[in-house]
Amino acid sequence: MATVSNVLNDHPHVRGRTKAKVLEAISALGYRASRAAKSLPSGRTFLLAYCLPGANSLNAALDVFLHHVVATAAEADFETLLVTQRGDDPLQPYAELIRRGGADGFVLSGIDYGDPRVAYLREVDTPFACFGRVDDASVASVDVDGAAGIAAAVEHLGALGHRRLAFVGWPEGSATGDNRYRGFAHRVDALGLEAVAVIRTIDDFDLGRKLAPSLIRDGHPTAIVAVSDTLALGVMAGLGDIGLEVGRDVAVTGFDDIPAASLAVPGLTSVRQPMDRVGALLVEQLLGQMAGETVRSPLLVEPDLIIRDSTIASAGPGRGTAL
Amino acid sequence: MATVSNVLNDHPHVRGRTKAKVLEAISALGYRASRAAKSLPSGRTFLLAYCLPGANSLNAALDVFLHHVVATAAEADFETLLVTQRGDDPLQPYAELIRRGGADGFVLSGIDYGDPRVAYLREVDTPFACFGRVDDASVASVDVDGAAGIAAAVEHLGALGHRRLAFVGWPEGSATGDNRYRGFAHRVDALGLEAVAVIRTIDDFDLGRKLAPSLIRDGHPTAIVAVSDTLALGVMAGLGDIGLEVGRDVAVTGFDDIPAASLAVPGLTSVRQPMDRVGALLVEQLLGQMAGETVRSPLLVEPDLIIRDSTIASAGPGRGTAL
DNA sequence: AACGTTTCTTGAAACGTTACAAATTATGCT
DNA sequence: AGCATAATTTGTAACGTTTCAAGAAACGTT
Repeated sequence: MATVSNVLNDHPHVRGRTKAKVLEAISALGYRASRAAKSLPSGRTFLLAYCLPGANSLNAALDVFLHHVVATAAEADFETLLVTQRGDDPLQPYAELIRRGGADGFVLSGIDYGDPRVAYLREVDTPFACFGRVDDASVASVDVDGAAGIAAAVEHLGALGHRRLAFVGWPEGSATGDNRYRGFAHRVDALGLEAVAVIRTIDDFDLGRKLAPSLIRDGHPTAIVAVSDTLALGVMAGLGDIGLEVGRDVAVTGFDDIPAASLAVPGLTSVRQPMDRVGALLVEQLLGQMAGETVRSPLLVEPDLIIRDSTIASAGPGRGTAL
Repeated sequence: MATVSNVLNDHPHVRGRTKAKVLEAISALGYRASRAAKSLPSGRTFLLAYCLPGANSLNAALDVFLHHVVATAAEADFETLLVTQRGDDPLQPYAELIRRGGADGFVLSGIDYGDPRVAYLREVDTPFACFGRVDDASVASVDVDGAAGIAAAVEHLGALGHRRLAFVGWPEGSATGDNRYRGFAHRVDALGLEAVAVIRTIDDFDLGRKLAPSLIRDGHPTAIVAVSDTLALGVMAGLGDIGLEVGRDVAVTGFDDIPAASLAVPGLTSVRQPMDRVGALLVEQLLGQMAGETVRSPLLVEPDLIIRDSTIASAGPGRGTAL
């Protein structure tokens, strides 16, 4: 009994011959260690938990994200528990699970400045890893380099000859939105381009649509960089409303590469977050931390610019008539 | 110790005074029963498992679906385990989990005719509930009444005055696709409308786009009913390509109400599956079955027709010039 | 008040694993 | 070969719950 345990846990002091015999018996019997029995004495559950976010831009890629979280955890023989928030205390699912030792670690997403979950989990000393930047290098976190993604879009537009750019962003104060805006501002400066208009609004298609005409009127941009696909698609619709053809008269870029980006006409050039890598890296960081390794974070992953017709239908600014 | 157990499990033969004292102590100490310890003697895990599907039309609504699965399970004090398929044996995740008693029941989605998982889980006598119809009333299943959803779309088009309808479907042989087609054919008949063209193709935007012009050319429909939003959006793009204005010249309907449907211009009229109810009902069925109740299935839930400008921009057929 | 009966409470075993100590077997040296 | 020592194996307790049997308290009857 103890020997089987030793074999399975790679303890030293097991003779090769014995180990082979045990492994043979194990495969002959199809034996698998019971998780519950393992948990009981150790207090560990071999479970990672993820709390489903509410409405959230991650949702479009939730399947890919979760798939990689689960698969990466499975490689280390951890399983993934899914929980949701009941009521409106964002800490409730975590507190609940911790109180009865329901999970060994947490994967968090949708992290923003001063997220209460971070403070809480640090306080109760439970391992966790965050999707989203945390201003503390001792907290395991993975983030997509949104600034670099937007910068790549600006670079792409600059290479096409655009000089007058506009930005449609979220209200100041969100970590993700601010980061993306910085990518825009810095790269526009670095390339000697002109930011002719900046609008900030909540992430809503109809608002993007409504605001697009004024953006054109006020700054006469030849290209519009949006902080999200939802807003970008709204902007595209708004441009259509005033008779401009996206991709010919005005270029538009988005962020997230949601399915709708490729289903729009013209296709929306967008920045795709590698959710597969994010999910995998988060779990790797979390498991590393649980194994006592010191984390190096935030870990930044580079997004990919997916180029479609909203920027290259006729590859260049100033072809339109309405400008 | 035993008394606490009796109190928590509502056993008879516990005096009210004792019960009160125990409950008081429990809340004073913040005591929660350990899942592992509960599992060990009973062999039950109090865990339901869901295996993430690969690419799948459910993915757009995965967050809502999962949220309700998890929340409904939580109400009965069950937690939800997420697993994925490793390798290409669709039975692997289930067999793996069953072998070491890793879950008490399974929630399945993406069920099609003769799904091997159904046969397998019945054989090993493990409780499960399917999203998708199974031709066996003893198998717990919940399905969206796709036929009724498409019929509602046809009804809506008929009420708008459309008489010549076309259908863009999936290849014959999928339970979901066939069911939706039947809804179209039957309701067109019942209303005395004319099905002037039926095309079957895989679920791909570009194919829908490419096929739309021939659909118009061959049958001169005034309205096109598509089996999915992806195809519907492709059809809309294809109609735009030949200068037709969707909502004015031709009406189009889709199915699933993916986010892109409301982000398109014009907005796509679509049939929304109530994934919240489906998730909750699945878990209710599963837990009921585990508690020994006999299941009444398949349980059909009615989808909702979400009406947008792709059918009502100018409310009626034949206004266009190109027909 | 004593007894029998019913109602309630408690003690002990079991679940399958791991850690640790104890027991056994193998090895090296004389 | 015999012994000391090292290497390997095995026995046992513990984890926190539930179940079942056994024990104790409350109740009703005489």
